[in-house]
Amino acid sequence: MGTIENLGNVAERRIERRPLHEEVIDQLRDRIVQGELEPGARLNERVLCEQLGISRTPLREAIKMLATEGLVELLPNRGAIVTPLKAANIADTLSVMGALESLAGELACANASEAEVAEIRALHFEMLAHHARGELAGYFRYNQLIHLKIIEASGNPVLTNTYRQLNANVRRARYMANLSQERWDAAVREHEEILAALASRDAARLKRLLAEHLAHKVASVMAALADNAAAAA
Amino acid sequence: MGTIENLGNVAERRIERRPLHEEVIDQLRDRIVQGELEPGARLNERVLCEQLGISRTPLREAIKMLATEGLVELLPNRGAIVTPLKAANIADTLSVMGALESLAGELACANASEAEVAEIRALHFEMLAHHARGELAGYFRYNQLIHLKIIEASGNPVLTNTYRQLNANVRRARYMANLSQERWDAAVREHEEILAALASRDAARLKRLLAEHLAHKVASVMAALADNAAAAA
DNA sequence: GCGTTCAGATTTGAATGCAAAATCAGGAGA
DNA sequence: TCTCCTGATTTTGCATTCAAATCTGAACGC
Repeated sequence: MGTIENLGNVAERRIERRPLHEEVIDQLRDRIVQGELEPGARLNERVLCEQLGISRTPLREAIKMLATEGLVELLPNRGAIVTPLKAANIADTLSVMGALESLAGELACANASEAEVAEIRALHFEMLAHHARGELAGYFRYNQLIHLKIIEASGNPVLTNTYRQLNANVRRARYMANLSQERWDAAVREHEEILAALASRDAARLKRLLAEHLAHKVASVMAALADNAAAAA
Repeated sequence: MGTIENLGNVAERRIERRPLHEEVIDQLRDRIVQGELEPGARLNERVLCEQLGISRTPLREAIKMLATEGLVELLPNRGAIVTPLKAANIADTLSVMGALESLAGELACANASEAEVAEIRALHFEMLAHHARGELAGYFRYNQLIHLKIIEASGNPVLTNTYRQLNANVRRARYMANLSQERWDAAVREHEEILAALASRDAARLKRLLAEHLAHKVASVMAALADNAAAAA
């Protein structure tokens, strides 16, 4: 007796029993990326412990991990704060992401399965739907998903992880973008071309398109950040 | 009273008082990169605590941070191991590093100060000295420094950090490289060209040279890993 | 002989406790 | 009123403790 029952229990536990620090890191990362925890905000251990219903040990582990991801900054003996958004840092990050996207484009043309291309096309149409309705949030979500899918289609997990990490940092600034209708329309057209290049496996063209697309994004974000700084002053 | 004395103490403490988890993470990272802690090796908390003379709390924090850096793997309820070296993973990492080096080359041509170029040249000569004496370890050290300096000369801190992190993972495999005299000589010649391109601020050429240099490195490492796998079997 | 099972030892996960540092509040003095 | 000091309070850093899971290995049944 007990063998089958035990197997059942093991399966259950697999699902329910996740390390606490993982749960916490996901929670905090979400809150930071969503902007609920604002850039520069202090992370008070006691408060967060109460909110999350855990002790300080796993919380502190999660904070340390977020620090190496770059989402929070550790101030020795003074706790941690959400990494402030600096225009220069965003620009630098986007620049690196551009290099990664270029590489991903090349690799994706060589390695992407037809199913992956089809999925990216599907996401593209979802994005078009949101664009047509003028739903910015939904548009952003699918835009993100498409870029991530292209990165994944490279078949290089290191590339994917690196990109993801950088992306988390940049996503916090997205609400600043406040893009104009013209820029929005242009971005959609660029995506059309990107999809076409990928579908036809034109690596050189895809690489160029991704680089240009990102350059426009950088310009847009930089302009928004400049406005923002001006408004704040 | 005490004002001046306190200022003195503060200054002293600044130097001596470094968070323990930082000390620990540096120690462990070194040991892992040096190969003292071998790929796949288990990290026993009790043992490491005794060796480092600390309690488990800062050790566990350091391990978590190394996990997000990718140097160790966390096995829930079963501790942590040094991330095993997989040929595919090394290849993927080098591929990403190549993209970063290309970008860094372009940026460095635009942004590097003359002092930085001079420093890279100086490091280059140091490297030549080690090459001339056939000192592999010294050669590797300066080789690394040169590449890092070029990355730094890009003036993009995000790029530098990302590269550093990936590099730590790859450095563990360097002792496998076991490069031939021919490849060694070729690498030195390539470095001559790289330096020349940087000094003349020829971004396109530098980018191409760095890409080629890295492609050769990938080939060399892959060959070594294949040999190694064959020897192990 | 071989696989199972189960108690004891180890090891990890998380909570709690304690000391040092930083922050805050209030008051003395210029 | 402002500045500087001082002591209380809070907060962080690290150690210790407790609980739960894993590992070990020997007895047991097949």
